[in-house]
Amino acid sequence: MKIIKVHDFNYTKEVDFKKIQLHLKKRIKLSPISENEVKTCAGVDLAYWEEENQSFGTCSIIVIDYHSKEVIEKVCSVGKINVPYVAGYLAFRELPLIIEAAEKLTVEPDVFLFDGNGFLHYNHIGIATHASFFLNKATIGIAKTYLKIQNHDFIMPENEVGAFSDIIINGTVYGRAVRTMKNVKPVFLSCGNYIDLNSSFEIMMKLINEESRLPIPVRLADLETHRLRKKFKSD
DNA sequence: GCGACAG
DNA sequence: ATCTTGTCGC
Repeated sequence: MKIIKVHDFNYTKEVDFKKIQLHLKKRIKLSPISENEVKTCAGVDLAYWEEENQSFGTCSIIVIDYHSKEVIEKVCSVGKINVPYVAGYLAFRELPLIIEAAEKLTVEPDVFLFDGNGFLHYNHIGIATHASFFLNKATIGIAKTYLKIQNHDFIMPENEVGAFSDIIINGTVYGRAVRTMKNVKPVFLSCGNYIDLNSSFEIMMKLINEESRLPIPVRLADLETHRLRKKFKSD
């Protein structure tokens, strides 16, 4: 049986999300943020490696100015990883290092962008949503591959920048397949928390440049974790 | 045994 | 996620 432990959570794979939901109810409800209020945004990503039969990971959070795209702050964390990757439970594996890094931030980003899903998740609590309750900030989920739910396939958006198709399952909008670059696979956008899908979409699209299909802060965090891994491995 | 499977 | 070189195409 797989034991999954994060902070005050301690679950097995078989356990449902009732404990989490109880935990979430204790949190303060924040009002949703709209796109025009955003001044700073953060990208979050992790990288992993093995050393002496032990898994390690490093997390990078990069905050940029929403309008100028300049980097404002860069923090990181590193440590052993003892939680396995289980589809649907990514947050349990990645949140400890994310929280540790986030605690080092001196600025409060208006919104966090994650590499992974938010509402587009079996229980609507993907990593972006789950993280929002620790960060108490708006979050957006952006996954690079599609997480299939209830055997529902997504509709491939047209091959044009900004083309998208909503992912609707049993009448509920889970997220949106979005073409952020032409001739490149779409990304899968969903609300994390304290934000709606259209605002998430606007924000993400304004953070795309020619270098990646992923928004700038997430891409920068991705590059940073690779640099950090080289650094931490050698010493 | 086979297929599914965010990162 | 990670292991990895060259290579096909815009």
